[in-house]
Amino acid sequence: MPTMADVARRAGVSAKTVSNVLSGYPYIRESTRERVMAAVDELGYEINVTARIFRSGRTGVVGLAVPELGQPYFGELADEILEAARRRGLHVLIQPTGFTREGELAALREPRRKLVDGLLFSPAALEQADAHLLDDLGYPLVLLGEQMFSTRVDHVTMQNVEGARAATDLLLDAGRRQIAVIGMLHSPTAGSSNLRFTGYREALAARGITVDPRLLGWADDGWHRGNGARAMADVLDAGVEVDGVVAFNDALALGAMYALQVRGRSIPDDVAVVGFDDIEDAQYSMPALTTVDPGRRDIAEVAVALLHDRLTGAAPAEPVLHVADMRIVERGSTPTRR
Amino acid sequence: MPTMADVARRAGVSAKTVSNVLSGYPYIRESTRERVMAAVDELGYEINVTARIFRSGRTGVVGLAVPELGQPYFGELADEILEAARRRGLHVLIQPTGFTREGELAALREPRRKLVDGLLFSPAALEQADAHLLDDLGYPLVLLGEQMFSTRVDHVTMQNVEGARAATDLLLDAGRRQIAVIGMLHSPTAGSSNLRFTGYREALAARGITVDPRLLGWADDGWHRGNGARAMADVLDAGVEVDGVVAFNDALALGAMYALQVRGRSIPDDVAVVGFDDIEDAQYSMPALTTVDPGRRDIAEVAVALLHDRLTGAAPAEPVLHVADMRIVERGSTPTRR
DNA sequence: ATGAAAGCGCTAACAC
DNA sequence: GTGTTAGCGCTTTCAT
Repeated sequence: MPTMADVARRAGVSAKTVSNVLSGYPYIRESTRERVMAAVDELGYEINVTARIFRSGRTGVVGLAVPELGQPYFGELADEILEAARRRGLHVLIQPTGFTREGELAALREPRRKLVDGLLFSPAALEQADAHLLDDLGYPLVLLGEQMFSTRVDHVTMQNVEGARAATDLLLDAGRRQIAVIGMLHSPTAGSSNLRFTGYREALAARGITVDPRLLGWADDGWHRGNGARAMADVLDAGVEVDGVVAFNDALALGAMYALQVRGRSIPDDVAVVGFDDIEDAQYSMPALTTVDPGRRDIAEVAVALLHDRLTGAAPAEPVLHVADMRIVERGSTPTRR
Repeated sequence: MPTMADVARRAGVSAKTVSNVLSGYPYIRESTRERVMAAVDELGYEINVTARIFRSGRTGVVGLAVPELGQPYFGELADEILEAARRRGLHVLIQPTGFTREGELAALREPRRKLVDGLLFSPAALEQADAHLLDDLGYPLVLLGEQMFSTRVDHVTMQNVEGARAATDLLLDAGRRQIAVIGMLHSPTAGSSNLRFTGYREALAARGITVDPRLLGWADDGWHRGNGARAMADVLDAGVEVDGVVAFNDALALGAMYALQVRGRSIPDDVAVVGFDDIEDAQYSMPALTTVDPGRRDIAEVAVALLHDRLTGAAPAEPVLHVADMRIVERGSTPTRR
């Protein structure tokens, strides 16, 4: 394998000049650049990225710590993030944390070993009480989601309360009053579940309706379809009438629709359903799912841009908090509005 | 940041001994190991992975080139591969190729730059005619899927023909004779589409049935749900009776079910549907989808093990071809067998 | 079972 | 605009 010194010899220049050419250093005579590139081609030279990384201390790789890619929200988010990174010449090392504390702590340690320059971190197991773990990490970190907050790190998140309130309002506007919630968690974390429940509660309160505990569907084992179906079945089994459902993500909503239809409920006539996330599947369910688009593409783009700016020193001194705009996407699972 | 020399000084040993301890070299006196580990803890030392990589020439990172993670099959496959790699102490750099030739060629070039030690490659745009591109790459490559074949590289794949034949037989056994196919491609590649069509054709031929071209649903724009719905609608619009559907993946099948139900067909009574892949969604559709489980977990495990063995020199000299076993998972979209 | 010396291939810092 | 020098922090090689 030829090295930079071989290229330099062949081109009749120094290794540093070859390095300059290959790094895009601008002040180089055109004739020199051409000579160097010709030598590169003739030798079939490919730069040894590991030597460059070692010497420069920058890998050009950022970590992405998410619970799991099989969940459509994270799979689609990962695609958006990989694309945003690619456009900036960054590679991404994905570390699925499996919803575990150890997995997330391991992801936080990784950049210290210098394999990645910074981290995009979507916590699911760590809690608000662990926020101090994000201080003085020694590398740039961008927090995603709403599991924890810190005034000391960059954070990109979504309008959880507003989204859930808008979803609930949509059902209330359609005259629904027995609105179940799917996706409650017993654990007292500051995560999406609590925020989305707050939106639900606020929407009801604004119309003077109190929360009926029999309408709360619990999904402590994860926001998968199966748990959505189970939680919906639990609510129906409790014997309470239901004419609307706010699910805390689309997978839960699709599972809930399944449970409703198995029990002979018609959607949206008997029960109207709203999800959260706008995953691709939401377009093709039967009926298609009305849902909250949390602005996923914007989240990916802003998060990567922010991390990139931190790495290049282009970001502001103060930590940035970016909240993407949500919007409701109306489809067949809710009645058409007049 | 402390270096290995700092740890060595503190522990009263040489840098090499520290290196030996941290690399798991077995022949080290227990007392020495303890002294070294104590020094590591006291200094809060973390090894500089980039220096290790640079010197050793091995990154411990393998590339995974797949079309996109948003497609559930690839998202779930990626999770399985990441887990199999994690168990072996390997990191994975995912490179979505976006179904493009350039994306796939870029992925093939990446290991030459030494950022990854080897590559797991699931081609979608390259074709059989490009197989020579896989020769003499200078790094270990494991091919996934059936887009291209080569006798010169390791290959892990699935029983495409057998799976599609079994899916078709299941419908034939149920008395269905007007069986549509969803997922035909016009491009003459050696991919899954052609193999699965072969299985379909063989199953029909075994019963003396010829293929009716009006029953072929084309999905050249990708195997997404929307295209499955569109292809199914095209077949129905052609005015031919349909009592069964073999879809070449689950997303197409779910889209086809949507189109069938929109047009008032009952599943499985009017039309029975079988998919391919056994993605998680297949369990929660309405009705739940009968599908071919291609052995995805086995594919991930074997592919990573094979690449790992190549990197450590433990693999056999000859290229390995591993074909995972398929099995049919019967659910509500096909009639119950007596 | 441990140590000493060498050097991987590149870029930072500075010289000219 | 380009060259010189030095050295990043580890592992390899070889010695003991």
